[in-house]
Amino acid sequence: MAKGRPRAFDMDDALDKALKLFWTKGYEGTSLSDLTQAMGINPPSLYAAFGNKEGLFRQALDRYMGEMAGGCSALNAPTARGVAEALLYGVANVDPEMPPGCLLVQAALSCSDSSETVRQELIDRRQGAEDALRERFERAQREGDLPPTASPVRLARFLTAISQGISVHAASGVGRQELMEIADMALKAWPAILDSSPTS
Amino acid sequence: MAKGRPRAFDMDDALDKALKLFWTKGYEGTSLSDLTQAMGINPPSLYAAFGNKEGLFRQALDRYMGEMAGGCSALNAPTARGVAEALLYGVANVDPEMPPGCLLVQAALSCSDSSETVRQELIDRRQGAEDALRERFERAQREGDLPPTASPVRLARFLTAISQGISVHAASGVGRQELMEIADMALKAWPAILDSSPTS
DNA sequence: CGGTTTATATAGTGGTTAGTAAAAAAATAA
DNA sequence: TTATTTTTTTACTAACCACTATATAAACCG
Repeated sequence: MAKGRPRAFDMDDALDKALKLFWTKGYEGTSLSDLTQAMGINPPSLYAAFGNKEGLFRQALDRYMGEMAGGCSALNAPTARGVAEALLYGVANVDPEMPPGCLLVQAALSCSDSSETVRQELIDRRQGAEDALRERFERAQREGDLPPTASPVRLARFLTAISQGISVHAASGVGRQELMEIADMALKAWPAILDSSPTS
Repeated sequence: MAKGRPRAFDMDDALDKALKLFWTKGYEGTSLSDLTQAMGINPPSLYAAFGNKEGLFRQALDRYMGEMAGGCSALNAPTARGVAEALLYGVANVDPEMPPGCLLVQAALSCSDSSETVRQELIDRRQGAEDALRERFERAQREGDLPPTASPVRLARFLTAISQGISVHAASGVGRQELMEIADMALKAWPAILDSSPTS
């Protein structure tokens, strides 16, 4: 065992509590007293373990991306269509134990100047997710799964936008079935959006 | 003229300044010093004229809805398809003089407990806009403009979700052309989503 | 045991938040 | 002019924000 007094709390458990708070109240909407109370620790313990509020948030972000990727990585679906289904249904099928919507959207769409770095980090992570989707569609196109007329970058952007719209609706209290119907409609449109020619 | 010392600032001008701030930084991200500085007035003048921060925000919301309705009321388009086009292109075609995205989405997706009433107000206004869209589609269906297979409530929800996704992208700095392409894809899917039968 | 190291709890720090008390200023009314 | 009404400016409040200095407690090593 490492020397020194052992930590009296589990970091992953505490991180989960922080994650849930940031997810529901947003980065700026979550105060340190909210955090310390939910995590069951005092401020000095939080700062010793996670650096500061922004550091804690970034680690909560990492945990979110990791656990989401483990649970429902849409990118591993065998077909492009399957990827789209898994993505949209994944967002629409909210876990009642978890806050609704996507953390990357909920945490900070707008914020004060002092949190600009956090807002930019979220923009980058959203773009990163969209890029991963685009690369998956590019692969599908190379493999003949998507027709040459399809535009991977536009498909990825469109699906990301839909998932964000579902996320906003989810955070507004819209029920799972209604969210699913949004996903259904987008998927019903799937064949039509595989042709990226100017108009149809 | 009314008796008493006349107000030294124009309320609509000041409201426009406040609106822009709330639009870019969000409700909680905008501080009173931000507001008084941008509006060019002192705190007591602000409180005398608008009540308090939440009152100011609500009046900024009213002004936003009013000016938006005047400039680009998508509901007045002659056809359901035209309504969808006007709505999506209206959100995608960001005014470089104005903050990107939709105020109803930007101002407060998540917030601290002390601003829950504001968050709920925004949820209600978003739902109100969706309801107005649904009613417009119901009318279109009665008039034969939309087929009996179409679901006005689902169409309205789907289009609202898309516009919110465009709004999130716009607030992330995505350019107008890319936003337009999202709208284009949704409109390309228009014929496909007019049939609300289970699967296709 | 003593010495070292790390985490803890207590109690605070300076700065910012939304909101205000009080008095002076600028208009009308008589 | 004087009285009245309303706005403006200045200075301020209490509460909360993220964060920390200090001392103590709990583990290890030798």
